[in-house]
Amino acid sequence: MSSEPSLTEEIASQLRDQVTGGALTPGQRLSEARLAADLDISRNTLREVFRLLTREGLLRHEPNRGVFVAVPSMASILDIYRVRRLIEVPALAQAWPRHEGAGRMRAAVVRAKNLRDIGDWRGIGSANMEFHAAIVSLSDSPRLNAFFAQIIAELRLAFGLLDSPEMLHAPYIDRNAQILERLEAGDAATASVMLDEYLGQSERVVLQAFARLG
Amino acid sequence: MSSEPSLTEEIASQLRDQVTGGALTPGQRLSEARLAADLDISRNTLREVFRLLTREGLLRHEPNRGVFVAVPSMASILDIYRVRRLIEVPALAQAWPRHEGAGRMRAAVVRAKNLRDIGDWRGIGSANMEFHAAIVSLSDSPRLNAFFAQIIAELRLAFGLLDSPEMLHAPYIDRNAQILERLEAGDAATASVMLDEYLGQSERVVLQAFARLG
DNA sequence: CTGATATGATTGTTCGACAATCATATACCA
DNA sequence: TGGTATATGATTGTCGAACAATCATATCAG
Repeated sequence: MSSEPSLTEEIASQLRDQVTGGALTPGQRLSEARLAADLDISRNTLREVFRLLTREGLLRHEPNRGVFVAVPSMASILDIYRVRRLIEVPALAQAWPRHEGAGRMRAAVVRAKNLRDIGDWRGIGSANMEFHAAIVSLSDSPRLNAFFAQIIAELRLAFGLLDSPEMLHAPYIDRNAQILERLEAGDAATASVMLDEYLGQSERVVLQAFARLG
Repeated sequence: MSSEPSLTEEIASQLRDQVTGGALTPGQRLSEARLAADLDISRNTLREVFRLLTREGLLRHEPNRGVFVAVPSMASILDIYRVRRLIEVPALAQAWPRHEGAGRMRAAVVRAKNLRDIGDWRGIGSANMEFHAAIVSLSDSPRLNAFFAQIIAELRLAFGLLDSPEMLHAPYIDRNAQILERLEAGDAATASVMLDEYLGQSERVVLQAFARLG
């Protein structure tokens, strides 16, 4: 009855959270032996986890040298935003207002507003990502959803590099709410235009913050 | 000096060809022990290969039951064509005519025409896929290219189910040539419209052939 | 101080083992 | 006889150990 996720998937999810959550520094090397011991799993199992996360772009594998936490580059951020625009905007443009995904969008907006009141910026970031994942779910495409999930994970990794999460997320809560309001009013066209502008501005802010790092 | 691809990658590529090439029947079960013996690799290594191909959608993994060659469904074909349209059309629309990808497109067209003369339909299929992969490469997005490679592999798997490859590929050789001609003439807009129509028709043909199978 | 060599650590791959789970055949009971 | 429960066998999931190949670092020679 319990569709228990295999140990590999479980550990993968755990490691993924550590990487996107910033517990592991980009560029950091992950020793097979030590990590396996820390996680209390065998090297073989850990290797399968590495394969998964490498495929998702969160880890980088150098032959005979080991795996490292991926280091986001400016090029990767540009690429990620291009992909986001390509996928999110059409998904929203042709959305049916009562699609299940709209409910997810609303839930994410509400959650973000609540978290803003208590100043949980990391939580706001998660809610924001969930909002956009919900937009993609409007497309009803399993492949696009899976692909976008990876893109989001990579973006979180990049965000982890930057400081001042308020700058990155705070201004967009109300904007998300407006986009949702337009969609629920049946005006998907305007909503998608707003989303396009949103992504453009967000990209600029992220790139600027990234440039300040050197 | 030789950037030797790891044994895992090598076997993965080999198995991938067998799956997309039709040597393995969709739905067929792949026994870890036997396949490992046949390929003369260890079970552990084969498992890593399985993870890779499962992630690519070519294999399906059922916990505690084993891995099977994926069985394309009508829903998956619909999804694949939706994704293709979403990615290929904009990539071509905003293409720069002297982009390196245009050269790849031309090479694919030439190869397809040559193969038509000797009746190598399987080869024509490969050339056709290469043509479309080249279109995506016009976008200069590593992530889109990687994603599209998976989509193509899944589509090949679906094609393997169908017979009469001439029906599937022959009519499109000249159409590809026309699209390329428009692009090289600097008229990417028209080219992308033609591509959109192409994909619509191709999708219909594939779905009809698929429906004839039951 | 520079370059070649030796040493140590880590990865790549294999092997063998065992518990957990699944599929099938057998035995039992109404 | 037919259906259910149990026992059997095979396969997967995970582990631990082992060893060659490769890489990184320290040592030494000039």
